[in-house]
Amino acid sequence: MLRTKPEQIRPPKCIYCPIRKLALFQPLTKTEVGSAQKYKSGDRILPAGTVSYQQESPCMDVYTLFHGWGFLYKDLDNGKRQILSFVLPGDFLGFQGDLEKGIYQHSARTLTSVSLCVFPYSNLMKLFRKHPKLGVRLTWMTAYDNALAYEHLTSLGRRSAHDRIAHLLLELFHRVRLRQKTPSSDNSIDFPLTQEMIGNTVGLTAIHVNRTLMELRREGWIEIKSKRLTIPDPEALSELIGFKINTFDRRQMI
Amino acid sequence: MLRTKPEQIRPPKCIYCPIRKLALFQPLTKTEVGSAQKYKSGDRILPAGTVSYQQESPCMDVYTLFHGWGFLYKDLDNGKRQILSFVLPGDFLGFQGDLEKGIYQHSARTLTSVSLCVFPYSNLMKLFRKHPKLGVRLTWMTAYDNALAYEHLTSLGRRSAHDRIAHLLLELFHRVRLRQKTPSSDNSIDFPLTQEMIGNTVGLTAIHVNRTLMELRREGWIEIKSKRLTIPDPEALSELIGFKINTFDRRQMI
DNA sequence: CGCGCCGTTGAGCCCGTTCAAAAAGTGTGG
DNA sequence: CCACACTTTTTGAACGGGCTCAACGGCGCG
Repeated sequence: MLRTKPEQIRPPKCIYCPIRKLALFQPLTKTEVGSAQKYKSGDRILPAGTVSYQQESPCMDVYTLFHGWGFLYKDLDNGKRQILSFVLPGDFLGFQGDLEKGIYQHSARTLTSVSLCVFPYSNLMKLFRKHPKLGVRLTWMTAYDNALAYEHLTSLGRRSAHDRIAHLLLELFHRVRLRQKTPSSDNSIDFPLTQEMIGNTVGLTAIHVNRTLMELRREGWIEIKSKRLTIPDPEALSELIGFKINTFDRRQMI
Repeated sequence: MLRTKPEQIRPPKCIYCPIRKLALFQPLTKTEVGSAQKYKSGDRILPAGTVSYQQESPCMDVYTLFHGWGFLYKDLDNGKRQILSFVLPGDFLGFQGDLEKGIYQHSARTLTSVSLCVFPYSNLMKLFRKHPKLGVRLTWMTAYDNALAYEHLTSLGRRSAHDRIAHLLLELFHRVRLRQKTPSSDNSIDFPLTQEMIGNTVGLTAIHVNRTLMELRREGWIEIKSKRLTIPDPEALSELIGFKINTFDRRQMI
């Protein structure tokens, strides 16, 4: 599997890109994709656990994640860390709004080994001028990120540890499966998070995450073994904790 | 003041709009503004405490808030409410990404009496085709909302009640003052939130908000009286709790 | 085989909650 | 201008979910 060997999965030409439906170039026609590719400066392959960009530093490039898992986070003065979102194939990252002198407000790291498509920041304006559709498309994608962030906010603000964790697991489960042509029939996904990372996402201690995970396991809702997550009955669990699949359903985007 | 009489402040023509620098039409030239205004269908004036749109319902219009305070929120099945963000003059709201069949993932309400500029959802695509700059501009604004949401996430996930509340107060203080030509010299702003709303924003009980507010008051950091907030020394308070003004500084946008 | 990271479990404490009730505003109609 | 109803703020007392501190077990890797 993924984590045993650091395989180097390199993106093909944009025209042959298997995840284009999910990515920035989704609205383009085949011919347009050919010309748009010129704005891409290349690929970058990073091993697990490396920083792709850092809070406070200026944005030079923006990326489309082609393969692997990444995450965005903030480190606080007191040593605590908050994970802001997980980045999956097709997701766009590094866009900071200001095209002149953007400064990152957060950091990004790889969770597994990862391959990225790189777009120099300075090309972005040109790209949008050439293909106005992409401006709208990026707004779309940013609005989606926003909806995710809002969902996380309500989790942290108003849900119990049990429900927060279940919510996170269901979200990731759903997002990962949407990207698979043939989702495994046993309702399981690769799941590279440590319990500490789960805690840093949902605002809990790793220890309390562990206890809650044990509870969810005892209740039969989930199973996590050797970096694989199984949710035998996602619908029932969603029902139980009020998980609205709607927010996370990107089919509308495709 | 605002809350004593429900004054009806109606937006002028877009060309004369005093807050255009903050709003969607910022990048347009004067002539362009004239033509862009055609896509606006009119104004809407709402009294305090009314719903402007509701979770689950389809988006018909999008808005620019011209005057007053609004807020976005989610109501949960268990009766709890999470406030997602506060909407101030110039802010754009109601955009849900999907231009075909967008369904609101949250609700919006007025906090004070409010005036809105209304844009039919169906016009938005046309507007962007005519003025591609606005697509980029809206991405910009959505990315800003995202940065705010991420900041709130780290508050809820990793900060104490004391710091969360101080953070929120500083954020609103800063955002409001950025919109004033001549900010009051006593470091105060109109502040229409109840303590319960503060709680619904930062994930605390109204009761605990009260106790924390008393503490902040006793320590001399803030003062709240008759819907007015004073922060005598915002810089010192920011320093104390690690509030980074950067995230909230919209000058980059102007 | 030993080191280091990750997961697991226990005990006790504390921050923030819940329940309850009174005080202070705010708005309305007479 | 006052009386009344309602919302918001304030305060007290007790409970509890999640945290801290501490120790041990397991697994992957050099």
